[in-house]
Amino acid sequence: MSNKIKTTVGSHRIELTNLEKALFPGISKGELIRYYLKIAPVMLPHIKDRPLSFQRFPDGINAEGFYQKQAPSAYPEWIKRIPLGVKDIVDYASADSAADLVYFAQQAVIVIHTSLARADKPHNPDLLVFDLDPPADDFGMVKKTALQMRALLEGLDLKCYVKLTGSRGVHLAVPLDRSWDFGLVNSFADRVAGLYQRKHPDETTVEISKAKRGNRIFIDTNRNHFAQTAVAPYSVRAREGAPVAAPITWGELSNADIKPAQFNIENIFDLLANRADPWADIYRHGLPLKRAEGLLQSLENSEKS
DNA sequence: GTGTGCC
DNA sequence: GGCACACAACGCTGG
DNA sequence: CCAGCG
Ligand SMILES: [Mn+2]
Ligand SMILES: [Mn+2]
Repeated sequence: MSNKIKTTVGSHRIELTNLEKALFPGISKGELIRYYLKIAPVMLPHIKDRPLSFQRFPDGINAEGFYQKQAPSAYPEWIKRIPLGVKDIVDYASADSAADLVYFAQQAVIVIHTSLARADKPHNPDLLVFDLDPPADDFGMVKKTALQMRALLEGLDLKCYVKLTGSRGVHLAVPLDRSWDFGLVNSFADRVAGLYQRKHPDETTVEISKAKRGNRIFIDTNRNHFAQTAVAPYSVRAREGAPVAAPITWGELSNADIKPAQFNIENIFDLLANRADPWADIYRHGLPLKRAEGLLQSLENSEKS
């Protein structure tokens, strides 16, 4: 009656239950599991070797969900754990095969978050992320800010990649060589965001307090810390229609019709059929921030005149 | 969603 | 077997 | 310390 089946993914047997249960209006748990199985080859390079955190919704996105950081003791031994923590040690789950993703989806994991650092050097991020959050559903303002932030970052001789978050905004990602720790990377990010914000005070803010943001884009640099996380590329979001966080090209962002929740567990495969993952090479382009910091200093100095 | 303790 | 129940986050920021 | 935030 409870609709159990066993399946094999790679070398692992996994029991799947309640495949017909709706986790989103009109979208079943079976469809979620199928998505993670199918996206695995493209997604795994982005989450491999990173501590993962999850948002789980066993009774669907319109019921109560919860966050999970500590990997449950009941996980099979083939799911690797990454022990990390600021105060107490948490054994984070990790994923290096499609079987891991299928197992997580069976547990009603809908959203996957990752650290911006890999497990072998957990205090030194290989990505710097600027999270651009619009006050309402004004994506036009987000696009403009993203393009100008990219120009600023490229002016500092850095690379900048973009993904739609699948909810309301975008993430800009700057690949790093891991020579700086989170403390240094975060203060660099704060200075870049601050410089941009002072140039565009009516369109953007760096205020955490929602009350102080007004009708402006929040440039959020607070993901760039040890044990903080950002939604993973190709993660599903817990929203109607099962949208996904989608890496896109800068050309695609400029498209007049683009929307932040444009891609979902079905149509993301049409996009990937027509072109490769735009982030496929991101980790080959990690750069140091040392020289960028010098260039940033010059820009800050020339503000004063 | 899953492991446990208990009738 | 089947039911009730517990349990599944945390670190940073500004005031 | 606490409330707010993601
Ligand atoms: Mn955001
Ligand atoms: Mn900071």
